[in-house]
Amino acid sequence: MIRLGLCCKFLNEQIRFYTTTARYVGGLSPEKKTAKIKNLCLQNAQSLLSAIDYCSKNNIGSFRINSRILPLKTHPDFGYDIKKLPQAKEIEGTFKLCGRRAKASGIRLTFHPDQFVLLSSPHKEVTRKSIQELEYQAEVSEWVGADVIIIHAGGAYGDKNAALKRLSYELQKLPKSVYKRLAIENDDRVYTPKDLLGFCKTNGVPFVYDVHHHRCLKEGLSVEQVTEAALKTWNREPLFHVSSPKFGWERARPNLHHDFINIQDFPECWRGLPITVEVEAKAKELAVKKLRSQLLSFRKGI
DNA sequence: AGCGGTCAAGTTGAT
DNA sequence: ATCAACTTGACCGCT
Repeated sequence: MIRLGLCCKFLNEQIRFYTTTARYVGGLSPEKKTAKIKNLCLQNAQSLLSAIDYCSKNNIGSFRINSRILPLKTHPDFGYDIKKLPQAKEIEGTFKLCGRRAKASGIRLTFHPDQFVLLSSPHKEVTRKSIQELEYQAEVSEWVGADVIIIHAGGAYGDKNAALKRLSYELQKLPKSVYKRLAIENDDRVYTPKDLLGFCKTNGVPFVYDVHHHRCLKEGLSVEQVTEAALKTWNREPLFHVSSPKFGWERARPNLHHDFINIQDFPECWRGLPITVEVEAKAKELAVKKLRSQLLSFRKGI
């Protein structure tokens, strides 16, 4: 059966991840600042453990970890080395416990850095900060055993080929801890599956197929064609994304995500494949549960 | 307890 | 020109 994944947070379940802002910690004394950040890191590590246990008990096969699991980790003014925080051993130890727990219960863990992380930018500073962010997420990945860090190809800057060339160049220079986890996903504005499938193959990076984005930004390839090609880019369990449009396909802004997945939007050709499908839906764990029950009962055309 | 203003970051396209 | 959207609205200070 397909492994369904929950993204970042819970709707009803009382498991929360906490963060803070640069502005706020900027107004604290050094002692209070360190204490605040240490507490958030420790709480988040414990919340991740709860999230893994919840997924394990509720037949949710994977969990995407929020990029702010260690708040402000790479901030230019307030970033920090986890090993230098008070209770560093306890924080790291809790994350490693998450890793053992996830492995024991077969829960796959993933990361999806946010929109500021790009390797195709012509601006050196953007690239430098992106790599720093990727290294941080890879560090946590090492502790918890996350095997995928998904990014988009970024902007086109008026010349897609030149942008992809920069991306390729940066990919080959990445530290191994990042490169071995990195995967690239099609987006809904710039890069289609067609743009990325060959690129991913050539560069030894798996392709994350987001079928919703593909339906928003079409290029002529069918869902079946892309699915087949995407599977071949993976050297481990392939990972895809699904979501449904908030206001329907015929209305404006189909890219906005619905609370739940409409079973009609779940590609028929994905059924029975040994893949992870991350469910990008606002109703979170409720949406994953509903999709699972519909996949078990629903047959198209009935 | 509830509410409103605010929050580090890049790029694009709709308005 | 401004702003919302993107994988995730959450946090803090004021009343």
